[in-house]
Amino acid sequence: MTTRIETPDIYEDLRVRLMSARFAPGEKLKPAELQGHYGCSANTIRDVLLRLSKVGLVEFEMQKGFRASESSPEARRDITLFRVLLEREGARLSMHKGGTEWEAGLAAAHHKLSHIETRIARVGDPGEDMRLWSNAEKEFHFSLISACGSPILIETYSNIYAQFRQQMVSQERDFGEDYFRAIIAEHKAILDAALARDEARCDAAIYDHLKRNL
Amino acid sequence: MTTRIETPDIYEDLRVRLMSARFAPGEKLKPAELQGHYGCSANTIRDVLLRLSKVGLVEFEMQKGFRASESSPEARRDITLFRVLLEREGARLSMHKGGTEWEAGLAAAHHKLSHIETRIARVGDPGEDMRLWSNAEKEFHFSLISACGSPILIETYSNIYAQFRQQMVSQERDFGEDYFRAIIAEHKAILDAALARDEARCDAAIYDHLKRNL
DNA sequence: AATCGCCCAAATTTCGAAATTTTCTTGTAA
DNA sequence: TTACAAGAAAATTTCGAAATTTGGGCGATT
Repeated sequence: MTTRIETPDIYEDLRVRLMSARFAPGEKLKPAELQGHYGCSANTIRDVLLRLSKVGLVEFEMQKGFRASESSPEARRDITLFRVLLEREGARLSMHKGGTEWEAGLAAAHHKLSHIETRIARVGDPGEDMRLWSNAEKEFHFSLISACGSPILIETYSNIYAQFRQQMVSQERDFGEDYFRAIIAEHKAILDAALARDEARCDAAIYDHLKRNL
Repeated sequence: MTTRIETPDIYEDLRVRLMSARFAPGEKLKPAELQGHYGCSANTIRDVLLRLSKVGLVEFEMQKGFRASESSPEARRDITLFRVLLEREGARLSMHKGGTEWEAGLAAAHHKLSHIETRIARVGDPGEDMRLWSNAEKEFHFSLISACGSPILIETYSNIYAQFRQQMVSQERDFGEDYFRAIIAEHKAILDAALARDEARCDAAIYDHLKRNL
């Protein structure tokens, strides 16, 4: 028998699995089935899935249950463009309002990210560092918009970022040497533009970073 | 004893009550209490509240339950600015992609809205027409962004629009003659700019329409 | 062969109660 | 008086089962 698992852990586990493409896009998520893996009642799973639908990782329809979010070229394009909109606005506002602490935080986040990316680019394969990179990348982008002063923008960006990841991991792409070399340059470009408070350049850098997903 | 009420009706009723400031901002929403009004179990209420938290009308915290969204000058400002961002982008995209059907729909929505607003402005008091106006106003703004081609933008705007309403109804303001005269001109300005496909003018018109809430 | 209707199986929702956690109250000690 | 602790009350979460709804299969009718 599986040991009792805390509900927050169930939420976290399902969230990670959804963002790692461990469920096929559009796959049905039946509480009664998932119940077994976690040793809890089906209602607890239902509860967790309802909360995940708020983030957009799960689609819910009355009397139809839950499924992992659908994936399509159109959906990926839609999410990417929306992410560009939010990240540009968040960066723009941060450049206006952000002080030294913001700059320091952004520089620090980029330093960590850069360190990991360089190591991966050297080896040519993410491997073990994939999780580290994943966290660092997220930290960098959130740091960029962190001084925008708009809780709603940050929360919405947070949801969109999760959906973006969910859509992209299911996409097969070679995370080879070239990929990370390109990424490194793109993150650097965003950092430089942001610290220089150059809005137009920052807009362009954000777009350039994400345009491969369009 | 209260008669059995369908769950979708409970959702709808609570949604309307939340958007009509029938709950004080930050007020606790206890399933066990609301249960009585609807003649259903507390779990059904919990279910409905979880779904309303996705829209942002209700705040949920693990082990702490639900409450009506908080209201503050900062929150209203935040929501308003975010709404401006989304509506501008939606309108911009619609002006690019929208065809004759979009123009026709927008003109029609404005015509209906204008008709109601003129009547209210004549009398000087919304009264009975408040609900009609409410729907027509919503239709107009959604029509404006309807051709943007981004489901995510529309859904997010939908949530923000609901939150905006929720925040503003709790604000006391005189919906007098002057108010509606101003609103009429603002809606007209948005319509004209959109049909002229004048982005800068449309941006300005949207801002002017909402700036009183900043 | 195609369509409709009925019935069965599976899935979802709803329920009432038990278990857990939080919050409030009261009492005790510093 | 303040701070802390223990206990009681209230609220939230979880559970297992019953009730409802959906989806599919099968057979009859056109």
